[in-house]
Amino acid sequence: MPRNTRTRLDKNTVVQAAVDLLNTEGVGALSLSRLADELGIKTPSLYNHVNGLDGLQQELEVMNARLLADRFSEAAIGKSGSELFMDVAQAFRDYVKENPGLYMSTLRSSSKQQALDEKLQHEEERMMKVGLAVMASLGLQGENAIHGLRAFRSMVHGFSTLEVAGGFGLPQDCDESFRRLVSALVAGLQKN
Amino acid sequence: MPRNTRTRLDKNTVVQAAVDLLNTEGVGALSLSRLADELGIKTPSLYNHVNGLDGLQQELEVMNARLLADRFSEAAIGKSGSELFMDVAQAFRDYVKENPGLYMSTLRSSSKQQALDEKLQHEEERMMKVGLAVMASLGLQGENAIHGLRAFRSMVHGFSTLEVAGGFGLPQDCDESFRRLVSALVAGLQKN
DNA sequence: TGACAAAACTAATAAGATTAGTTAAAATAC
DNA sequence: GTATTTTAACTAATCTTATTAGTTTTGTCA
Repeated sequence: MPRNTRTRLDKNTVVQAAVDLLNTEGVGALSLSRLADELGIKTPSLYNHVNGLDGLQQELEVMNARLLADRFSEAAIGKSGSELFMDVAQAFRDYVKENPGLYMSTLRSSSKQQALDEKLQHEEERMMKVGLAVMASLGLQGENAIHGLRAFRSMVHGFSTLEVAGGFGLPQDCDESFRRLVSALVAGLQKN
Repeated sequence: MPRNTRTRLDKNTVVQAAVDLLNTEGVGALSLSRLADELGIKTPSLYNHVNGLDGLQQELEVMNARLLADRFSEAAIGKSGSELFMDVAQAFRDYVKENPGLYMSTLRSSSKQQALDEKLQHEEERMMKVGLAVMASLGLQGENAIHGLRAFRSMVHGFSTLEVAGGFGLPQDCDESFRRLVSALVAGLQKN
């Protein structure tokens, strides 16, 4: 949908259009030329707003982390114990289901362990705080909290990405699977 | 390393070279031109062996599934109960750590839910069988086994991909984290 | 040896990312 | 209100990669 109003763009509009493209058409659909088309401009004009494809990818990672951290924080308000654990896990899963393309597109960078963007680091710290609060609410502290948090992340990340990638072929209810998984893990962690 | 011996290639050699490239240089390093260079041939010659980039990707998915199914089957021999659970989980994690590029490269296809390749389906069934045996050994059957298997997959997939992507920044021991995660889940699943 | 098939090649096209240099239009200064 | 400056658009050109078509080479085997 090319823009009809000839107002000028800014970075947020560009990044948001990329997010929409990712979420509606999948990770493979994002290219600078496609994005430019979508915005009604020519490809090189995008360089006024983002630093090429790599720069756009970085912006997307920050955006993803921010949105996710927001959900996390909201979901954690006024709860504790296993209810807190379950609701934060659900919030994560809901986020990935609503933003499948964006979330999946942030996974590529396997070996790229360069210095993290400052804004990205900030959002990750926000999530970390919520995560540690969840652990503390289960009685896990220090070393135990670190291991517990890794378990939590693995579980929600693994389930959500498999679900969104169509990895659960059988007809059984995914909501039920997730509930059981979370329950099993929270029980196992508390026993410690 | 361009080939010096001027023997002709076959599909296996081509796919294996792609696997090596993926595992040593990361997902971003794989392109047909790079692969052709690596093999000492020109890019179009690759089309004698694989059906372009998409065809190569499919071959890689099959290869990944086969290697993974092999590991699974081996790890399950002569064990039962929580030992079986733990060892199969470890085998999965070891595989991903040894084949980070290959494993990660098979995750892209989110919305592409076309009919599965026959060979791929076969390998997935092999893994499924091992997985169900693991569940059965914990006393989970039918519906419970399906949910348990999804939990198992989520856990090993999530942990392994996060680990390989450098997602666990803190210095705490990942082996220990994984052992605890698996223990917690097996305990939680058995309680059911 | 000669015919066939397989696998390499060259040449050409198309799509995408990127850079350089230019123009037009807002925003701001005076 | 006009002049200046900044910003965001543009065109033109280059480079890389994937892909197709058509041709040549080379190994196999009857």
